[in-house]
Amino acid sequence: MPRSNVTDFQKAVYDSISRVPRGRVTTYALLAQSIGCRSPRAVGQALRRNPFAPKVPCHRVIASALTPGGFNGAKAGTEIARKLRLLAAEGVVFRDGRLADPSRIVRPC
DNA sequence: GAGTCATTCGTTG
DNA sequence: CAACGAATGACTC
Repeated sequence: MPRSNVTDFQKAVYDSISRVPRGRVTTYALLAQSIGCRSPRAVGQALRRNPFAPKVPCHRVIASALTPGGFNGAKAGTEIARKLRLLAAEGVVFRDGRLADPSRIVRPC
C-alpha cells in the first residue's frame, strides 16, 4: 500500500532536485516550470509525500518568496529547523526566516 | 510592504 | 469522481 507507487511526475521532480548542486537551493515554481508544470502545488504534493525520503533533499526546495515554506505539512518545527541547519551547513544561510542570499537559488535547468 | 483572491496539477480517499 | 495539498501570481490597501 504503499504509496511508494512512484509516478513519472515524481521522478521528474526528484531528477530536477538532484540536478541542483550542493550549496544551492531551488524553488517550487522553478521546479514546476522545469518539469513542464505550471502548478508548484503538484511538486509540493509529491515532495510532501516524499516517496524518496530522505533520498530527496526536500530541504533544498524553498518557496519563491525566499521563505522555507513548509515541510512535512508544517511550516515550523524541529524537523524544519534541522533542514535549515543542513542548508546552512551547505552554504545556504537563512536570516530572519528568509534566505539571506537569494542568489543561492538556481534553476534546475 | 503586507494581505487577499483566484489559479492550477497531481495525488489520495 | 471529488477534495486536498509544502504554492504562485496578480491585485488592492
